[in-house]
Amino acid sequence: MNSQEKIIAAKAIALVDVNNCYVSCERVFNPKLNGKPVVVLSNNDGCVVSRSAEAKALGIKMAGPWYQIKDLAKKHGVIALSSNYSIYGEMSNRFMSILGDFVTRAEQEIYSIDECFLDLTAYQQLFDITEYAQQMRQRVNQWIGLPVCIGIGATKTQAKLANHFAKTHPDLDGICNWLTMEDAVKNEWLLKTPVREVWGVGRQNTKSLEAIGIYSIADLIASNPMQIKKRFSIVMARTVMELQGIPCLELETAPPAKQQILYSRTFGQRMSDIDALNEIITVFASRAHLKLRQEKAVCTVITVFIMTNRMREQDPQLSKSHSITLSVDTDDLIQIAHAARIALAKIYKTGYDFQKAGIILTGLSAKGRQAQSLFDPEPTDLAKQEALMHALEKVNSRFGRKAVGIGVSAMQGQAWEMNQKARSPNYLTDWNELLRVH
DNA sequence: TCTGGGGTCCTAGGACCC
DNA sequence: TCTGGGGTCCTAGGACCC
Repeated sequence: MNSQEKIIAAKAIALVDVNNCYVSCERVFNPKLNGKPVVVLSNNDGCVVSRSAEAKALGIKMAGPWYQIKDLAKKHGVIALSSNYSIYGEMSNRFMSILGDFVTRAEQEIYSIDECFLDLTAYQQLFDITEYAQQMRQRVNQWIGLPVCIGIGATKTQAKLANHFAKTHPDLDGICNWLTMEDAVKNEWLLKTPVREVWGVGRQNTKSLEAIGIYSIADLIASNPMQIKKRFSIVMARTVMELQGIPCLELETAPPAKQQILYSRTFGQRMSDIDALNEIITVFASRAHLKLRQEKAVCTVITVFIMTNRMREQDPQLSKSHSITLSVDTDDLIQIAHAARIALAKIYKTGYDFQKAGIILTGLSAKGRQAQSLFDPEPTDLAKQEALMHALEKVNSRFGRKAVGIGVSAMQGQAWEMNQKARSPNYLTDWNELLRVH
């Protein structure tokens, strides 16, 4: 084969992602942040979820608890921002749609808020796909101001890896095409890159791999997938094969139906009282129920979990969950909230400071022609309920008693009309009145 | 005291991802 | 004092049945 000939791979998968996504979004709206160390914090300003290059250079770690780094950050003039997910979501939509212009619908998988896979296999015949990727990168930057890097490989895992190299080698100008790189360079990089950089290899697996002498990505590629499967799992075996260039993971171009709906929060303060937890779980149930409706699905299993703060090793620890399986599919709020309370009662114990709780709806299926429950809120009520819940979060994102109490009262106000048995003395029956309160 | 074997379903929990 | 949230997939082990 002549070296001028184009390299046509069996598959060419690209991974495009936004660099430091949340920080980059903030910078689009506030260019003064450019060139400065910036971090974006999670809910409750708990920990760092996005860092600018300047913040990374200061040694600020991803998911680091903010209270521990605050002093260091202040000293170096780090700008800390609370997260604004609706802005990030909107930017994400535009990002995905710009990339969508370069491929067909069946060639794009939206993988997360800031990443997507593109199948460029068919375009290899037509263009130099490295240049094609460069056009994507420039267009995203020109149109919406977000910086991106692109990795190209024979499989999704290879594309992820190439993307990592695109980020860590500035001379590549944001694009790393694994398919056209020289073997000597590839081998050198694989030898000196630790195995933990591989997609699917986390902390625990890194330890276990090192224990059997696998340190670099080159070591992992040289391993036998069947033996890896025995020692680890089918998942890790797939990772090895994908690194070797054998595709095991399909592009998922139509988002699969959700398998579970989860709503959970860490409390601002610790909580040990069953009544308070009951109120919180009821609010969580209604949030999860809203998502269930938006998904146009029904569920059969309601799971509730509560846990203490694992970080406080000096405190007694408890982490429990309980599932209730209903005999019929439901998307009825009252039924779900009721099951959630029963589940909570099963796992609750006195004498513990709980710090986090959640509800998970599983056994999901598409909603068919199901009879409407008498308890179903009308669509308008649903909208009102959503408005109320947003107001609630705004009023007290840390789940203070007062705000949660009102939220629960709202639900009980609805139930009241049906069963004449409100359990809260301060319930309100009028939605408009509720909304006025906030 | 002795105490099978295989299949299935469910629950709990671990590991990973962004 | 203060350590995110929302997902997926896999596995071990118990309950139950024949």
